[in-house]
Amino acid sequence: MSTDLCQCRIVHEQQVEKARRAALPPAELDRLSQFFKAFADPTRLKILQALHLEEMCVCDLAAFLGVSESAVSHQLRLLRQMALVTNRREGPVLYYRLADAHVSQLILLALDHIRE
Amino acid sequence: MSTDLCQCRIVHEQQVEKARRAALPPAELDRLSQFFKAFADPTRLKILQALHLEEMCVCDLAAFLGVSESAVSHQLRLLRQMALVTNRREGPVLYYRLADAHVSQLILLALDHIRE
DNA sequence: TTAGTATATGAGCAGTTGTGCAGATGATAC
DNA sequence: GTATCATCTGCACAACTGCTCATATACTAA
Repeated sequence: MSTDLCQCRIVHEQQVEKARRAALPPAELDRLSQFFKAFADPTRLKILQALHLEEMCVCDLAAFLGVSESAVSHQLRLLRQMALVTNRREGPVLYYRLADAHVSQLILLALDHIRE
Repeated sequence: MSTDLCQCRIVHEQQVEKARRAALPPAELDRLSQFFKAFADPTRLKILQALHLEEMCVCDLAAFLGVSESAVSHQLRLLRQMALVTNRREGPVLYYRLADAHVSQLILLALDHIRE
């Protein structure tokens, strides 16, 4: 039988306190996890990697990814809300591009890790 | 009426081809998104940030996070499988710590971004 | 205006994820 | 051996995600 609540007598109070003091504010933590979530899906990752090369329209991205334009549009909205991409209108066509250099940096750093 | 399939005549073939050539292999793409997924949850992010300071046992982490030890253990398994944390046994207690420096780097880079 | 094209959006649904519970495992002390 | 403590694991379930479909919006041309 176990309640799964912490009944340990060996909780290291100082370490827990230290962690508490260094912890990021909850709002920032949520934004941070939301930010990483943007990279945590193969489709979005492909979009970001493709846009690293040059701007592309929704249609191009759909063809590249092999999914519906609707699906791409949904993902682009999410990336827009996270300020990871911006767009530029040329007539009826919207061209998307990366919003800043952090994106590529982050992907490269992560690649370093998984390639060991 | 729309089928949601790409019927555009304005697909830029060269750009799509260019993106295709530069695309990461599917296996690597999956590993990469899995890797980012590890950071895409507030609980795991808090764990990683806490372990950045110093090693902690499951009990400590549960107290710090305010969740059950079971939940922490589940998340630690995931982080272990992603090679983001390792542990060290001291009697019945397991002390967890970050596996390498990439983790902190990545979090700092992401913080740079969301703080603009 | 109307028709046609490119993109956006809302609803609904299958698949995934994070958590708690109950029980199992591993280590230590007796 | 038994008892106890720290941690792990399988299961169930609510919450979330990413997709498709249908529809709406925005722009262009006639």
